[in-house]
This record gives sequence, structure tokens and C-alpha cells, in this order.
Amino acid sequence: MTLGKTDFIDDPAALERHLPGRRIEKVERYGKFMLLRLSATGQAGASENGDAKEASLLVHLGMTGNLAPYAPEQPCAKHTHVWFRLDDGRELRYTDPRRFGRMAYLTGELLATELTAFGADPLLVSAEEFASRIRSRSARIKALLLDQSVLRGIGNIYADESLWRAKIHPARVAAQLSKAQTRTLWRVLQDTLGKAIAARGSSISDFLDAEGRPGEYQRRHRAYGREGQRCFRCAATIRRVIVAGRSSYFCPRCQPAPRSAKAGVKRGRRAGARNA
DNA sequence: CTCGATCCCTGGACGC
DNA sequence: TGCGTCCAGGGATCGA
Repeated sequence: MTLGKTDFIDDPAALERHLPGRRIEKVERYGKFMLLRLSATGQAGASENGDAKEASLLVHLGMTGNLAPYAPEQPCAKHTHVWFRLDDGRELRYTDPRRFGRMAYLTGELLATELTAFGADPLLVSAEEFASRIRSRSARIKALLLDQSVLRGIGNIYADESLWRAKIHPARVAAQLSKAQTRTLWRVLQDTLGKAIAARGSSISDFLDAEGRPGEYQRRHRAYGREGQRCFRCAATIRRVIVAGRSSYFCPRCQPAPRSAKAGVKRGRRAGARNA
């Protein structure tokens, strides 16, 4: 294993100390994280330094990360920061220009703590559980969709796409959504994510999957990135506002603003006029 | 609990 | 062409 820049790695020394010789037993996904389950080494002294225990490598790709295997003679992409030499001769390379990703070698309780912090998987969560996680919350729905401890794995694109499909304004207070709206949002989240996964995701600038192929779902975006263009449903002009600190694209006709948000959501306006 | 602000980082867009 | 400036985004963190 070779490390380049390491400021996105929790404990680079732990990687160098504990990773060589391990086998990747399986790969799991927790929201936006990949979890590479590693074998115990069985080497002499392993029980003293902890290598006899099960361990995992947690990887987040951030905005621009990529983890993929290459033939060693393949030239390295710019901003490659980690090289894992595999026993079949290939190199697993981690590339991340912006280094918004994260890599961490974790065992035992540290790993358990990380995993329990995740919310429900939106693809598996029942309508009832989804509703129970939403209904008592006074935060705006967009903020909750992006909160990884409520639902894991939803990012800005799929939050906006789902809200457009459900005809819900991103600044609506979650607790004020009707039962029908909550149910609809649950349904369109699953549908949107399922279709996006089938299309290998959205390549806005440079996203490539582990096979080096771009996603196709950006061609089906109905809201995200479409400021100033016509709504596919009603032909009104798609707008962009900041909600929960993120760009939020929505149709002002299909997704009516909550009364309490009209002053606060306006561009640059001070949000002092919220309902009691 | 929820909010906004700030920082991290680089490439791309834009203005001159 | 080559600067400078601004911005995007996921998430951690801090103060209100």
C-alpha cells in the first residue's frame, strides 16, 4: 500500500500498520459509505496489535472520489492518493481531486459507533417508519432528507428530484406535511433512487463508476440544475433557493412555498418573520 | 432541536 | 493568454 496526501484519512498510520496482508472479505454499503470488511491476518503477533480482530475500511467518496482497480501499468490519474496492491497484481486506487471524501480503518466499538449513527436506508425503510422519522420534526423537509442520521444516502440531487416528483416545496416543515404527502414522498424517493441506480447515477461533471463509466441519470433530472428552465410538468420557470445551506431547485407552481417560508427563503432576505 | 456561518478543496465558469 | 474571483458540494463544527 502507498499513501499520497492523507488529510482525508482518519489515521493514516493505522492504515499503513494494519492493512497490508489483509483480504477484503466483502463490500457493504451504508448510505454514502462503502464498508470493506477485512479478514483477520493470523500473522504472528497479530493478537497483540489487534490484527487478529475483524476490521473494516470505511470509505466515503465525497464529491469527487473514485475507488477502482487498475492494471499497474495504467498511468495514474491526477490526484490519486491511495494505492492498494491486490494479490491478483492489480492496484486498487483512490482518486479524489477535492479530498472531500473520507477513509478510516475501524475496528470494534469505533466501527459500531459509526454504523449506529446512520439513519434508515431509504430503499428499505417502510412507509410507516419513514413517516415516524419525519412527522415529529420541525425542520424543513429538505434538511431532513439530507440528514444522514434520519435517512442514509440521500444527497442534494435526489432530494430535489424526489421533492419535485412529490410536489413538495423544499422549505416545507416536515411535521406539516399531510399523510398523503409523506406517503408520496416515501414512494417517489424509492422510485427515484431505484431509477437513478439503474442508470448508474448522475454524472454532472466528472463522476465515473468503478468501471469507469459515467452515469446517465442526469439526463432525466426534472429539477436539479434546471434553474431558469421550464418545469416539465407545468412549464413554469424552475427556481433555485438555498435551503439547509444547499442549492435547492424547485418549481414554484408545482411545489408551492409554505406561508411561513415565503419571507425566509427569498434570496438574501433576512429570515425574521417566521410564524410563532 | 434547529438554524446559519465557516471551513475544507479543486476545477470550472466568468470577467477583464 | 492569463490572471483574479466566485461558486459548487458533503460533512464537521461552532455559536446562537
